[in-house]
Amino acid sequence: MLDIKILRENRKLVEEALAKRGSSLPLKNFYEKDEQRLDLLRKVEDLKHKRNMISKDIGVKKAQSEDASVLLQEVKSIGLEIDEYHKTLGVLEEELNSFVLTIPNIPHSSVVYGRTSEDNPVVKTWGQKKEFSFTPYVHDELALSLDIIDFEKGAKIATSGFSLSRGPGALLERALINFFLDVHTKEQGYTEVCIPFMVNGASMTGTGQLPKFKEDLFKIEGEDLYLIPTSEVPVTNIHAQEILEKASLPRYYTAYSPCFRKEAGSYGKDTKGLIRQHQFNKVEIVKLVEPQSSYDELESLLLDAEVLLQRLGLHYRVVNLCSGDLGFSAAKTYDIEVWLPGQNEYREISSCSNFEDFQARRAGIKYRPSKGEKPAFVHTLNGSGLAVGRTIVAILENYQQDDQSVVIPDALRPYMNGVTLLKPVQK
RNA sequence: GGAGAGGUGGCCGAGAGGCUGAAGGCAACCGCCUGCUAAGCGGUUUUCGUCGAAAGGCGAACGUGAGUUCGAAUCUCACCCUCUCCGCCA
Repeated sequence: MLDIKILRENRKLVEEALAKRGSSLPLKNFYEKDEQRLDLLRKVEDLKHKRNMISKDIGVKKAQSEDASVLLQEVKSIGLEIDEYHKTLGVLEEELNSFVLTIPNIPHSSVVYGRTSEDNPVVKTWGQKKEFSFTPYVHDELALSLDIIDFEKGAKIATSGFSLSRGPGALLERALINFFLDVHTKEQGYTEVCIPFMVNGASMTGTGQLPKFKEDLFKIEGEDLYLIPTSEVPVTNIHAQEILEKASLPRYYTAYSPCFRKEAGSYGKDTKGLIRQHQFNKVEIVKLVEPQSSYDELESLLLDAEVLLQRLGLHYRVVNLCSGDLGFSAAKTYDIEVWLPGQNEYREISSCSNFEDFQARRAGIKYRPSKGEKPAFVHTLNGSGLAVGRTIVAILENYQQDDQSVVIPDALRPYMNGVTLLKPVQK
């Protein structure tokens, strides 16, 4: 959520930001209503002040058993007036609030103008594309040959868009989760948290999934509960409605969770394989930091995610999302795109964002800059470290051999119970 | 699921229609005092909104929302949450 004061005082900035994102919102309407609201508010507060004064007098008179009937008359009519204004004010406030919740964040100055993912500038590259003496297979074919992932069973148990992993495949999943968490907690200073996989509507609003992206969430029928689309939601909301000690910042958290997404807007995209599923595992890293350091923290958060791919020996590039590709809540996002030789393209495997105070304002996460000073909003950041399903895709496609066997990367071996090679299974 | 108790400031805890943003204590901070420390004495310390250049003024907040009343932390209703006991259960 944007600061309503910035909206008021810096209309041009907001309009330019919206235009850069390629979205337009009826701001004119907002300004008119906001003015009306302030007008009414002042009136109501004046009247309340009057009423408070007279009420006090009534109390005094009654205590001295004097006649207060004149004052009672007067205050009663003030009350009626307040009621009337109050009603309109309530309606206005609700309209304005729900509108402000639908305005996206203002892109950071380092975000370039662009319309689609085609326009995202590449900011760095690590490693290089692996050469194969044969035409590399796509991961879903490999997974079938290795018998480690079963899409049909997933569809049978749930519906299409779900899968299950089996044997060394399930082990690989668990190994990656542990490897990621170990690096984050032992080497990078993150505190591991094990969080609820469902959250309430307030939490979803806090991080920006609601109200705009309802159609992408799985909701529990009859409850104010949603399956989380990423552990960013429960983790960022750990400190919702709190004022944190400055000394406790920055706070680094990491969490594993399954993620549930309807992918409502992506029907027909990536229908085969593990790339786009309704449920996938992910390890997330989250930071709550002081505003002045948040862009440095974004760079280091990005590195914390990159290291994982480097250890796994997977070639990737990093892109800086252009204005048109930027997510609703983010001010700046780096996507890490891993090379997939089977598909012959780069695919997003991690998304690292600085939300500045956008989420903090929605969720009410503050800190005290110094003694006696007013509380200020923290900046929140998060990134995948990493998406497990897509990492499996990358390992299968990059470490495949001509007989369709797949070599387990060295970094994962300590977690693989002695398994060093996945072999095709005769059926 | 059944029965009961309860939700007040950073924490503990009083208040049971008006002078209560809230006694008292703890904690923190600032003075004073004191070989050091501790103790003691005096003072300060919630948040949001609004007006203001600022000082400050005003409005709001005692789980949430609605109601009664001139006036609600205090009365009424609904909801949420926490705890205890019983049942069930990983």
